[in-house]
Amino acid sequence: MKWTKTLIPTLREAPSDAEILSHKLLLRAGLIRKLAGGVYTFLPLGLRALRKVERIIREEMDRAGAIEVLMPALQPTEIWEATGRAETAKDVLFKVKDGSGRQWFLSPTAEEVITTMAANEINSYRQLPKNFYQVSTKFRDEIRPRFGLMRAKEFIMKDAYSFDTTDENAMASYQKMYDAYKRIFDRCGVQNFPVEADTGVIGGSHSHEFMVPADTGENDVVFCEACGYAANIEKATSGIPKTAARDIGPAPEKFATPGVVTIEALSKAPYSVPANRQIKTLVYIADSKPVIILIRGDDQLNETKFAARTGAAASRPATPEECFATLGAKPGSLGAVVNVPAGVRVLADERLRGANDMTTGANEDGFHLKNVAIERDIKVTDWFDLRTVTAGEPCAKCGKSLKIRRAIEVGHVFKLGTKYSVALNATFLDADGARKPCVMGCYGIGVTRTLQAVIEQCNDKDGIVWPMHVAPYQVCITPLAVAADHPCMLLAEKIYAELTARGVEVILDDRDERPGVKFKDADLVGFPIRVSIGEKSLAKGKVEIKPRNGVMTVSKTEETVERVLALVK
RNA sequence: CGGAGCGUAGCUCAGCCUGGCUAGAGCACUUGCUUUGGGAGCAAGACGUCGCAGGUUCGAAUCCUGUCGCUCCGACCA
Repeated sequence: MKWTKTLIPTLREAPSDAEILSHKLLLRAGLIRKLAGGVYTFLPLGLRALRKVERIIREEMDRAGAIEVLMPALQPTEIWEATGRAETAKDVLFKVKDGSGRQWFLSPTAEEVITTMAANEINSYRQLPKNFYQVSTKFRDEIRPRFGLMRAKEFIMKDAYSFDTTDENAMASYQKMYDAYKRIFDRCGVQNFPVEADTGVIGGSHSHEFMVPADTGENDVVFCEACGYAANIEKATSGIPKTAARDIGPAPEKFATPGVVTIEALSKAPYSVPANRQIKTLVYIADSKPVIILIRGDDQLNETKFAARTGAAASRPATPEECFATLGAKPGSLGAVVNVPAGVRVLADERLRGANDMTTGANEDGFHLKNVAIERDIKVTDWFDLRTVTAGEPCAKCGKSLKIRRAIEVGHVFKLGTKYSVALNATFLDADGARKPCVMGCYGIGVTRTLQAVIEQCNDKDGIVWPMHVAPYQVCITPLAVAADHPCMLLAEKIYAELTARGVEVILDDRDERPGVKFKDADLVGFPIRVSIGEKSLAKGKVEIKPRNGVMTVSKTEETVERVLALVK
């Protein structure tokens, strides 16, 4: 490709609405342009890089035995109502009406569609296992699109859905995808690692997210360098010790704490109750019903864990009024020792099990109770792990110190079970003639997000540093004189033709620009290899070969093609 | 949805507070000359309904009201 024949609108300055580096580089290097918030056009170079990522994904999905299909983005609402997700996913669903007033959804994902297809077309265990995938545009009514392609209203996703006869076989399908994902992200040239992930309201037993480490990521990942444990903070646990038991008196004692409504205030004089000897009492509304949560004063509730354990479709903190209605006191004086209404669940964090000599709210504004032994004085409905892990806690597996870092979620593998196959009647006849629901898994990769994650990780002060396998072009030839009959241009054309004939993707910068402009643009766009042809070195029969991330070397003109080929491999 | 901020040339921004003449700069763009190994110089030129609508005023980019869009923080994120 000749530079002047395509469109590469590089920018010296980034538009002011770009915040993070990868977003600025996407714009500055002329890869994408914004049409509206969270909606982007891929320009020629951006599209080429995107296609490279897609190609890697297709090759690895095919290799793993998945088969490609293409499902509609426009989906009837009925199938979403059948699975209940018309309600539970309503906040992210794009809704459109056609001319006759019929409602449709724009696909944010395709479990309902693929399961409907499977229900119609799969009848026998002989047809299983199957894994269908597609690469397609998805829509999500993001409350707040962010960071360019990272969180967009419209984006490209690879989604795959496996159908198996048994749980065990479904695990094998899951493992295949897990392995394929590792290869995909490795081939894309980014550091990446799988972490255990929350399975959410959807249920299911297994879930891993594939993460690209980056400070601008939207996920916190807990990991142990010693044993390799890694989990999303929404799921992570640690080996932190339970609260030590002490010798205490026979019953809780009420004491006045006027105006004290925070853990911190109670930890100071004259009360001086350390946070780790306090029970924090929270009220949440889960599916319209109040639930009381007990957690140690120095811990933070993990709302994802809470939602997962209660199985609630929707939960939120109670308002002060709702707290008062439930327990008779305002937040800051809440406790679960007295006045807990019958039928209200009390969930306590495991770290409090066996704890005594604790202080908690008295359910009376301005008073607290001390001398509380949780198992003696509080009727706990269920014990769960509900706290959020913090950095430095001991790893539950090996005891070494846990670390936390930010990461971008680029892929997610998920064992679904039979929720969708049961709801949409995707069943098969087993060898023994019994009708059974397919056991499903689903597997997503944010394709456009992965592209941006590559840029977020692969760059320097001059611009993008493309990994070879996702670069829009592998080689940029930069003649410093571009008149059609000039020796520099003649040689550039010759090398261009030879490399192209050998299957290398080459762009020839035939712009009549000053050298500095061409070098700056080549660095900004980030082609892995630049071949510069200038008059001075050409007089000595030499050209320059400069890897984007390495040092420049000079090459005899006749050796250039072979040397570039060696670098491209 | 709550809080904050911003909409002026393709991009980055000044001007607004304290209303007034023809609305500015840098970069990018066009033409010419010079220059030619890391974002050139000179000269000439083109590009704006100052987001939109209404109001106040002799007069509005500037003040007021509304509205739309964008960004950030928070909430949200199967």
